Amino acid sequence: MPKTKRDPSESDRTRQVVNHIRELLERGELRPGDKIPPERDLAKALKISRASLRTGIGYLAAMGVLNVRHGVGTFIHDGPAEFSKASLGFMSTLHGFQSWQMFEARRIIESSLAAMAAERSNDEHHVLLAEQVAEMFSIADDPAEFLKHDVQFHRTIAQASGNPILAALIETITSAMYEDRLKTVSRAHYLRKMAEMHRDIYRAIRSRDAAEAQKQMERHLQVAEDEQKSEVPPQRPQHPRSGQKRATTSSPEMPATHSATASAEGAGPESAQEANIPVQ
Amino acid sequence: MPKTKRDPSESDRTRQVVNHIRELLERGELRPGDKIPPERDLAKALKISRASLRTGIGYLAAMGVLNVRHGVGTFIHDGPAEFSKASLGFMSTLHGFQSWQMFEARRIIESSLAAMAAERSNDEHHVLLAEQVAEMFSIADDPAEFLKHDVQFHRTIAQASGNPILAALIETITSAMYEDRLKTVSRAHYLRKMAEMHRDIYRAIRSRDAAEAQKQMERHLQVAEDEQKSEVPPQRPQHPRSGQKRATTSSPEMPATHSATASAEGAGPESAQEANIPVQ
DNA sequence: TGTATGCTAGTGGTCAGACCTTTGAATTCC
DNA sequence: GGAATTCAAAGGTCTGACCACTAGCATACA
Repeated sequence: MPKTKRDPSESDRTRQVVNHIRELLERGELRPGDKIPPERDLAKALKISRASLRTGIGYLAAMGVLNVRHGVGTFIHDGPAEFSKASLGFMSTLHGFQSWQMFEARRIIESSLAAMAAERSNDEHHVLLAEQVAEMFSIADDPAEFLKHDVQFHRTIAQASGNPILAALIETITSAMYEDRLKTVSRAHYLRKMAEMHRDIYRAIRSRDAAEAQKQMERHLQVAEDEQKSEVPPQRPQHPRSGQKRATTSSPEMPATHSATASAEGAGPESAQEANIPVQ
Repeated sequence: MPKTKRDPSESDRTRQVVNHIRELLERGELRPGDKIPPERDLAKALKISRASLRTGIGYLAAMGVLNVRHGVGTFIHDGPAEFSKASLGFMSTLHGFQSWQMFEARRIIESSLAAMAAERSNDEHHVLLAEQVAEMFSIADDPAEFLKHDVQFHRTIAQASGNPILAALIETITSAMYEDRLKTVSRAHYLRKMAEMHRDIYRAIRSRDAAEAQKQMERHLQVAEDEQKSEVPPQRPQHPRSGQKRATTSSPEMPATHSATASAEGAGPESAQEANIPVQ
């Protein structure tokens, strides 16, 4: 498997910390949810300054391996595998990702996931999926609550697919889309339709019809995309970022079903304040 | 698009730095390849200590946004979008990813990419692809060199697909597999066969036959997988990570090409609490 | 008795400033 | 001209003090 290439951004001390944690992880002495020693202790044990240790911890936290809680401690990340949430956001502003591209990526990966789930899922998965579908039908008035089950439904399929890597990728993408989805999931008739589509997907998986599961999932996501586009059409245009270096200037318009819709991603609520630093 | 959820691992100062950089990026004042001000200057400008600034920089570097070079400076990452190389490696040890799963993920995504490339590529892409194929045929004795063109070929397809997100995902996966591939690409007859398959893929894309491109790509990756498995059969045993949370530890072997092993992980409550681990 | 309040130990967050190491390029010497 | 030297810039590390947040415990109050 991937034997972690040495990333240049890891300096000696940082790498020392990273390797230390990885070893403990590989040796099974540290598992998801576990707490690592206090910074002061660990720094002393590794014979490095607390500052350096913190650099390493920060690195691991950025990658989603560690979970730091002020006043409490630092823990090994526990939960579904996924890349750092912020990373996709940054890649987005850095490379000009667009909304339709996220939907497309999701459609492609998740429809495959559904097909795989149809072949590899077990009864336990079926039960979980059925439960989520049932919940979706019963809750037709609380968008936020509905979305929660929606997410869980898709997450279950990802898990049932037996491929945690693809599951992690889709988890990353969907979590990045979460906020926008919250705004979208609203109208009652829409929720009803969504519930029905999920049910259809569930049925296909349950009956181990991979092709059908894939098809239904694709249809479902296409509808979801169309719905969202119709609800949240206005988007702040992307930076032209006039490419000078063989820029990846993808054509702004794409074929049929997808119409480009640059994403906003405004500086959220809190966001920025002070400082206009003249970056040379 | 992704409204960067507030990541708990970002403390105030760190977030301040991150936001600052993001703003400059969004405002177009910073672009890939650009150098950011020296730490001492930037720290003063942001009115924070250099230590805190470094935390933020480390965070961004871990996410692959910044590229820090000792004695030179810190730059905005330049090059194909991808997630931090190390991240996949960590997720691997953290969630027990397996080799066949990486191949499977690659097969699924990249075959779709090929299909998309067939529909969206332009002449420029075709030229690049043709060049790489030609190089592959001419270089039949230098595995390392061959692999370089191989990588470039696939990267071009990813770019031609018009979906940078999927391109980034595949970039992440392939870079994680790079080392193992270096060991594999060796036998001359194998290189020859590879070159031919790449040529077939190219032809399909060139003739805009999406279905064929997808099929050829899938076949190509399947062959590559089989080849590698036959050469590097010994797999480092995975941690049993005895699932206590309804881990669906199915039998390690599965139908034909895939063997499913459901991942543990439960969306459920945190469960496992503290427990000070004696991390040596 | 039960709840509210306040204190405190533990742990991460920030700061300041000195010193070390690596780079890259200008300078000097042969 | 080319090689060795010098030097300034910029990142890397260290120390140790102090701040801030959490959770749990003890005390006070109703």
